[in-house]
Amino acid sequence: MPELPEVEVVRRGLADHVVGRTIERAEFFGTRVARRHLPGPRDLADRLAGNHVEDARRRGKYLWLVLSGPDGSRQGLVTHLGMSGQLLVEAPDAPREKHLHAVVDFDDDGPQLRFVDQRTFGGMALAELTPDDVPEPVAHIAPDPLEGGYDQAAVVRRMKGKDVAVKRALLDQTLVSGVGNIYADEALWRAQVHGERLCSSLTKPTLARVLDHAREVMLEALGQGGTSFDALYVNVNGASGHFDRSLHAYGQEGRPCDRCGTPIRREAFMNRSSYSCPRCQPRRRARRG
DNA sequence: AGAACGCCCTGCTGGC
DNA sequence: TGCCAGCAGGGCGTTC
Repeated sequence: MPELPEVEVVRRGLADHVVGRTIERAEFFGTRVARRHLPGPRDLADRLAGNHVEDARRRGKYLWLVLSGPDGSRQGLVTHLGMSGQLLVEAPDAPREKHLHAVVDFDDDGPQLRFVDQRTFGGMALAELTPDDVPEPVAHIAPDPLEGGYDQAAVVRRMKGKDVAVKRALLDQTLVSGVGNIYADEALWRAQVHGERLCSSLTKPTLARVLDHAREVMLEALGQGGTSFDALYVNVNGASGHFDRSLHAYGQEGRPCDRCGTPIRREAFMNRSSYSCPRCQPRRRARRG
């Protein structure tokens, strides 16, 4: 399940293997992968041909290639991996994956870029760059904790003013981007805060602590090549990360908390699962005495 | 207008 | 053994 660290691993792979090359042709299979590209997959393929890949960038879980056309125009090939998307760099004669949705060939003898996605929650689209140098479909996303424009004090102020659960706020990509269900649970476990506590009821230092941990846990995961449970996520070379060995809360139902030994609980929240320690992360502040 | 819900999709798992 | 409901869940369109 690609969240920020996994997407960053993919971005680095693209920087190494795709940036600096020129697209010769592209092909999209089916219509779903290009559903966000309103003129359709054929138009997308036609527009990609002849573009030079200048850069590979990321904000939160969004990834894009900065393309320059023969006429000097610049656009972004925006890619979201969704739940199960993979960008793979492979030899053109490598066997076709079962859920192959797109192939990009370059005008050299190097490998091709493939988009594979089992559940096709992900997709690709070509978009104009805004004056902030961010593709239009990414403009509404807040900076992520690993980028320069990230202003944590401002995020804390916005959160403090909201009567919403702190986990809901962590997952709100317009507040802070890149955090998904896994790293939200890990950050809340580290901060010893229950995800259903309201932002407005937490102190600013506590909110800052939660965000600090979100940033730290994602940095640690990045250092280990990301998290992977089921081999759906891989980097561009097909190798999985192994941060899942370091999880303290997510997916750990019934296992003793690494801090206090109390069994980790699983609760339904926002139509998905939340994992937390009942003792370290009480729903309400424990009474003294 | 901001918040919350439901749908998109496929593969795997568990229960009967 | 087989079938099917349930689950995994990010983001966005729709609804309230």
